Amino acid sequence: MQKKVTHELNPNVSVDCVIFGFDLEKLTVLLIDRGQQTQHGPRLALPGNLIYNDETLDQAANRVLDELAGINDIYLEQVGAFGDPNRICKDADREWLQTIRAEPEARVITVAYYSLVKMSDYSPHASSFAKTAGWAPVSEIFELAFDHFEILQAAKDKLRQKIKIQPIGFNLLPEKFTLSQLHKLYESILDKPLDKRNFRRKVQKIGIVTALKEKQRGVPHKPSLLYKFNEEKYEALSKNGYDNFDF
Amino acid sequence: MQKKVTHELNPNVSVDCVIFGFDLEKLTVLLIDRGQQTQHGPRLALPGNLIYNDETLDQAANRVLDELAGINDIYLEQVGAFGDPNRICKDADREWLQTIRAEPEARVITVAYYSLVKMSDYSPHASSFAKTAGWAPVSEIFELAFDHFEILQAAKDKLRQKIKIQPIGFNLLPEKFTLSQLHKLYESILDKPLDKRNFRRKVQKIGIVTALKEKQRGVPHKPSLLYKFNEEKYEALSKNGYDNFDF
DNA sequence: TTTGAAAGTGTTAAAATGACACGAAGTTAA
DNA sequence: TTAACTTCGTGTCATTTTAACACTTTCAAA
Repeated sequence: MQKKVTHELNPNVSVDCVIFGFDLEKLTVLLIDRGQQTQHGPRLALPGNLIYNDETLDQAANRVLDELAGINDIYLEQVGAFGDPNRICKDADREWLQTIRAEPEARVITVAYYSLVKMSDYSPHASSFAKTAGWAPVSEIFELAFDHFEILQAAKDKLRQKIKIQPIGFNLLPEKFTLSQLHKLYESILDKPLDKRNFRRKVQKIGIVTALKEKQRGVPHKPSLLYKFNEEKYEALSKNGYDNFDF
Repeated sequence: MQKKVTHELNPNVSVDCVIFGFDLEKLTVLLIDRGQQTQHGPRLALPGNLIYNDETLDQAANRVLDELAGINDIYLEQVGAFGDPNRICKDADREWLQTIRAEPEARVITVAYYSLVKMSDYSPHASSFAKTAGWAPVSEIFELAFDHFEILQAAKDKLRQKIKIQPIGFNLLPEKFTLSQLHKLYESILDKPLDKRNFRRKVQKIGIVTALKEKQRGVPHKPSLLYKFNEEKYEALSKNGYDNFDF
């Protein structure tokens, strides 16, 4: 007898995605505006959806990203599962719930992911982008629908941990970037000021960036040298177990 | 209308627990022997069960620990969700599945936890202990039922990460312990040798242990001083954001 | 040509790390 | 009682890492 895991929505399990971007000044997240659907509670929410029974959780998360904004092949990491029985039990949520799932009375646990995208590739003006979605600075978010604020916090914590160990921050930057931009990126993720000279010294000593023969253009001050991520160097380092990216 | 999240098993979500212990020599895990129920595949599995619709995931994990061995008030941390559609689809598993759940054809995702227990409190000889469960050294486990080996690996990784940041290892030791035991604990979790003198120096400098006025007894060699975990000191450190427990 | 704004650069003191070996204190067996 | 065995417990030094700190340069815009 064949197991009947078919292409149907599973009413009990969803995925939610914390999509981080970096506008070259501060860390941002992609949020859905549920304004049209609900009068109650916070309008902003994380993008997410129920999973299908024949896809893995990672696939479900990738699907959500793809459906929302055509985002593919992106850095994706699981945050964890969130399953308070009351996480979406408020009456206020019911109307919204009905817009995305068949059984609004079901108990739903969600598996949260965070992803890192080059924001320039997915600006709200891009055609692929859902009209109801937009970037918001992480530091200016104080509430979200359901338990999504809690999920956002957990995602930030995970990201902060991870970036001390792996140089995943480059997923948030364009191919060419300045050391100041990298510096600000680390400051906004670690949420603390870092000494400019010490930061630059360590980045360059590790050798994780390569200087290009090209300068920033169009800035009203001394233009910075541009750099790119040195992937080969990173491969070599991680092969040797190097894991100190704590600036 | 009240949401009907009732006290029923949810057929789509389970929790599995990686229960770590330390026998004062090496790291161990508590495993279930499914020998009686299945002829196919590995006999050993992690303890786990479906969740009830009216309990949180944390509560479900605690319930599993309690039902299995009367384990309460224990260090518990989520590892993550595992949801490959085929993770328990093998025919070989079906008979076993029927012993723990109503719908063997359902697609089940599982939320994994790891917990740290003082092994002496939960020896296989304790009456509360399930007859089919037992401790196995982590280093000697190479396969488990379902995707449980993968879960075990993930739990080990999480534990290794975490112990570099928080001194959670004391949850695995008796109240009174020797520095050698602590040393071996860190070596088995980090899976690498640590220099004895450097390890002791750092532990004592941090001030995370307090020397007792009592020595080890009944050992056929020079007895060691006993120590206890200095909880107050740790509170003070973590209040100041100290998080370097990387030996 | 002056002003404004960010880029880019080096030193030093303090702390942390990593490598390394031997005498002391107990038990057990001869 | 003595010898043998096992683990306990300890300090130094060279190297590396960290943290703190300020001024000149370069470009665009006014």
